[in-house]
Amino acid sequence: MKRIERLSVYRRFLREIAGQEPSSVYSHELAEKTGTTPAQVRRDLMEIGFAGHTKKGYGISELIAAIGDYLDSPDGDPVALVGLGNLGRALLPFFADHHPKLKIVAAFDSDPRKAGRVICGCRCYPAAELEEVIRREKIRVAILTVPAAAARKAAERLTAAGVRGILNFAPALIRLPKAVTVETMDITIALEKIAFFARRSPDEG
Amino acid sequence: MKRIERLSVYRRFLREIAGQEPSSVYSHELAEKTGTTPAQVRRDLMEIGFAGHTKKGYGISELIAAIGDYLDSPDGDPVALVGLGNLGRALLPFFADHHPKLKIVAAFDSDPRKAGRVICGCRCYPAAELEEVIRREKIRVAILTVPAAAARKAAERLTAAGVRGILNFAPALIRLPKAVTVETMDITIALEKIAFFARRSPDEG
DNA sequence: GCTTGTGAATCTCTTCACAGCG
DNA sequence: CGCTGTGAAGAGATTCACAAGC
Repeated sequence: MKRIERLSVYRRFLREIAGQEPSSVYSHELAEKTGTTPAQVRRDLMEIGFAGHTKKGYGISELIAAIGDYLDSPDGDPVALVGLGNLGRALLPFFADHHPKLKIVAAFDSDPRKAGRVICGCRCYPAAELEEVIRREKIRVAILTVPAAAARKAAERLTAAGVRGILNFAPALIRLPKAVTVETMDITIALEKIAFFARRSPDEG
Repeated sequence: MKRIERLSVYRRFLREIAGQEPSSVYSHELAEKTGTTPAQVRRDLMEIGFAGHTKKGYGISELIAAIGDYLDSPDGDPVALVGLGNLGRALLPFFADHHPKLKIVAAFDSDPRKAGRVICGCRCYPAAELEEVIRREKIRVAILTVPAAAARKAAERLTAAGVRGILNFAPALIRLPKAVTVETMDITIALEKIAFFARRSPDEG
């Protein structure tokens, strides 16, 4: 659901301005800074049961906490990264520092020479140990950056080992039981779409 | 619009099976292989004005051509890559070989030591030459892989130089005239969303 | 005047269901 | 039959618009 994404975006902005004065924001400010509309902001916050104050808006620190209660697992979620090619290695630093709740705790690659290394604080394992490590670390979220031909099987192994959400970068259709959330980020398709709209766009506008 | 993405997906699958027998597919086969429904496939093809044959389905090579006519620029689109950090460098090989119509022809980075190099067949320029190269090469599509703090300004410079579509990987809101298509692929937000749904998913399903 | 909260209207996208055809 | 093409219905998401409160 798109609401979940917007809540993440709201929170990112709120964290930037937390601690400053004033200590609250209006729906129109939040909308302006996150690329949506005031009505949408109010509807989203209503939906998660967060109430503002007439005339004062929404308390910033309270709202950050409320979005956290709604979105986050209390103890954070350990994440697996499967596939240490160019893209996989590029993604590691994204989560090495930044994210308080999502931490990549294990990486896997079919190339056994990568096993045992530690990249950006993340331990690398051979693909054969995938199920064992996923179970041991109770990992339920995975990022898939293997080649398209290997994506389906990797996704099935992850699911069998207990993973319930997969962020897939491989240009491949992954069909899993609907209890597993799969989101595919297909760079080629996104670029084709953008090129399509760019082409029908006026030269000056 | 989502239809554009689905057309890309259809085409990718059709190319895989092109040249094999039979030379046509049914809407239910195409739907099955691309993760949608037969009615959706028929609606999408209707929308681009492609007609099938009752009982025989849709001619594969004709459909590939029709989708190409609809989606692609006849001569292909030159693409710029802005930001040669980990992610930017990881994306170059994606388009170096594969794509017949989208080719990264120029890369930019604020680090002048990267200028002049050629990575994956793509020439690197200093950031200062951005406008000049974009105009010279008539680039209208760009991939943005700079840090979040630099994203907005880079996007504005690209737009001023003639770019009309941006695939943005920076976790930043980019606001541009609506004639410019911006698609943000925000990995952190995608992962937060997946973790959210994974958490409410049953352990066995 | 300014806000928020929200029912109702609207817009967009998807699916149904069936006529028409081979 | 089993298929496509499509009007009509349905489902979801967004926006409108206004009551209520400061």
